[in-house]
Amino acid sequence: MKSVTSKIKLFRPVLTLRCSYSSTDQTLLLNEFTRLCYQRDLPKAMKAMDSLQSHGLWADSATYSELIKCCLSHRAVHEGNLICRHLYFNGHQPMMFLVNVLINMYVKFNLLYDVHQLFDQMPQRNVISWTTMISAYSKCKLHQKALELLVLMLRDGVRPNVYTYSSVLRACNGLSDVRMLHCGIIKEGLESDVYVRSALIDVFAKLGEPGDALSVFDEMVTGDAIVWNSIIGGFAQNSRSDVALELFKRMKRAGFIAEQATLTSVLRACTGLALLELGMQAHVHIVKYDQDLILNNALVDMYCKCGSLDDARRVFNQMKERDVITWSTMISGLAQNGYSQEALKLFECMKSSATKPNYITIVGVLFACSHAGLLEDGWYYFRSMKKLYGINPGREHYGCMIDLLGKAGKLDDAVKLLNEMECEPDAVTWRTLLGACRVQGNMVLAEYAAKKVIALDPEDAGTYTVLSNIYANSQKWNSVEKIRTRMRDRGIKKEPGCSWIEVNKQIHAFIIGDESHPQIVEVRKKLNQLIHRLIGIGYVPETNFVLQDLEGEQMEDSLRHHSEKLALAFGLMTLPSEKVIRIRKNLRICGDCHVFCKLASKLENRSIVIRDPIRYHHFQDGKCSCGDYW
DNA sequence: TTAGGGTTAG
Repeated sequence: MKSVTSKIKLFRPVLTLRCSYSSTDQTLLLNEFTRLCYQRDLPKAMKAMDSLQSHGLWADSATYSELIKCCLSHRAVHEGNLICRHLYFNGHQPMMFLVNVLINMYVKFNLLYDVHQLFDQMPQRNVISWTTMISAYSKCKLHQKALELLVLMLRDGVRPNVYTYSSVLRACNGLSDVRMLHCGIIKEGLESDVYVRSALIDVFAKLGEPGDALSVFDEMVTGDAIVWNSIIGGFAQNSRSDVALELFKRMKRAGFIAEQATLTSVLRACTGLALLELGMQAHVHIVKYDQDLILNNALVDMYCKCGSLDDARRVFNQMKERDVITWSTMISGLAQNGYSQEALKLFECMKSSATKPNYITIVGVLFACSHAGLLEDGWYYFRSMKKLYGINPGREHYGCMIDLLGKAGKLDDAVKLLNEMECEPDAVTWRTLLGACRVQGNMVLAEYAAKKVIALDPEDAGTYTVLSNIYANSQKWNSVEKIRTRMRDRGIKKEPGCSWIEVNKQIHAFIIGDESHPQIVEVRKKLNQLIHRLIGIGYVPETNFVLQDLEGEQMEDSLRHHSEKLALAFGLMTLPSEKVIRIRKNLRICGDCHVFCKLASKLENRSIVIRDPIRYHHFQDGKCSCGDYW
C-alpha cells in the first residue's frame, strides 16, 4: 500500500503576493502544508494554511481537496468555512474543480445558502457543478428547484450525463417528468448504467407504477445488489408484497447476498401481508445486523402489524439505539392493537428520552386516544401539540379527533372541529365523520358527509355501502334501492370481502363468492359445525345481513360465510392447537363476525387475531382487545 | 480531480 506521503508532490508556489519571503521559504511552507493535508492532520494543516494566507500564498487544488475531505470526515464546518475564505482571499478565484469540491462540501454540511453563493459566483460551470447542485436539491426534496436547474443547465449548453440523470430522477414529482427523462436517457444511450437503472426503477415504483419498474428491471443484462433492492423495495412499498417476496427468492437464486436494505424491504413485505412466520424466519437472518436501527425499526413494525406484541416489545426493549421512528412505530403499534393506555405511557417515556416527537408520533398518540374513547386525553394532546412540540395539527390529527368526538356521541363538536380545520378536509376526513354518523345513527349528517366524500372520491364503493346501511337501519328501503341503482349506473363495484391466513409459510386467501380454495368444501363443513356449536353457547346468527353489512361485504352473501369466518375455520383445521390464529382482512370486521370470533375464542380456547385496514382485534376467552369499541 | 442509485413509523 502506498503511504500518504508518497502522494505529496513538490511544487512551485502558485501565486506570490508578497515578495519578502524567499522562493525557498515559500516552497518549504507549501510543502509542509501539503504534507499535513495528506496526513489529514486538520489542526496543524489549518495553522499552516494561516501562514500561507499571511504570505499571500496558495497551494494547489489537489491539496485543498484533501483538506476538504478531512473536514468532511470530521464534520468540521468552521474549518471548512475558513478554507473557503482562504481560497477566495483578496479576490482570488479558485479553479472550477476546486469550487465544485467546495460546493459539494457545503451540500454535505447542508448549508444551501453557501452552496448557492458559490455556484452563482462561478465564472464557468461544468456538468459536475450543475449535477452537484441538482443532487443537493433532490436530497432536500426541493424537487421543483432540481428540475428547474436541469432546464437551466440544458439552456447553458451543458449535456447531462449518468450522474445528472441518476440525481434528477429522484426529483420527479410526476410520471410525465420520468417519462421525459427516460426518453432522454435512451436517446443518449445511458440506460445500461446501473445507477440510472436503479434510480428509474425506484422512481417508477414510488410513483405507483411497478409495471414500468419491472420492465426496466427485466431489460437489465447485468445488475448489482442495489438494483435488486430497488425493485424489491419498490414492490414492498406498493402493497405488492407477494411480488416483492418472489423477487427476493430470485435475487437469492441469482447469487446476491441480502444485506440490510434488502432485509428491511423483505420485512416490509411480510408486514404488508401480515406473514408472521416468514417475518420470524427473516428475523433469524437479521441477527448479525442486530444493531442496525432501520432494520430493528422494521422488525418492531412487522411484529406490531402481525399482532405479535410480545415480540415487538422484546425487540424494542433490546434496542440500544432508538430514534423517533422507533418510538412512533411502537406507540402506533400498541394503539392499533388495542393497548391505548400502554401507548400513552410509552409516549410519556419518550418525552423523558432525548428523542423529540414529530408529526407522526402525535398521530399515533391521538390514534390511541380515539381507539379507546379517551376524550379528555385526546383534547389535551391535540390542544397542546403546537405549544409543547411546535407541531401544527394536520389532517390526520383532525381526523383522529373527529373520530374520537363523533364516536363519543359529540357529533356537533366533531363538525365544529372539521369546520375549524386549518387545512382543507379531504375525502378521508369526511369519511371519518360518516363513520361516526353510522355509529350514532345520524342520517341527516351522514347524507351530508357522504355527499362530500362522493364529490371528492366518486369511485369509493365503501361510502355508498355505509350510507345504504344507515338507510337500511332506518327501514328506508327506497333510499337503499336508489343507492344501489346509482352504483350500478356509475359502474361502481364493491370490493369483495377477502381474508388471508398464513399456514406453513403459505398464504391462503378466502374471498366471498370464490370457491377456488382446494379445501373449500371441508372448510365450509368445519364452519357449519362451528356455527352449530357456537349456537349452543349463546351465539345468535344475525339474519338481517343488510343491517350488519359494514363497508362492503357483499349483501348477496350470507353472513354465515363471511371471509374471516372461512379463514378462521381453516385455521382451526390446519394450525396446531397452541398456535394463535392470525387473519388479515381487506375490509373492516362486521358486528356479527366480531361476536362470532369472541365466542369461538372461548369455545375453542384459542387466541385469534384479526387485522383489518384500521386496527387489530385480539380475541381471547370470549373477549376482544378493542373492548367492542371500533 | 470534483458529481449519481436501494432500507424504517401515520
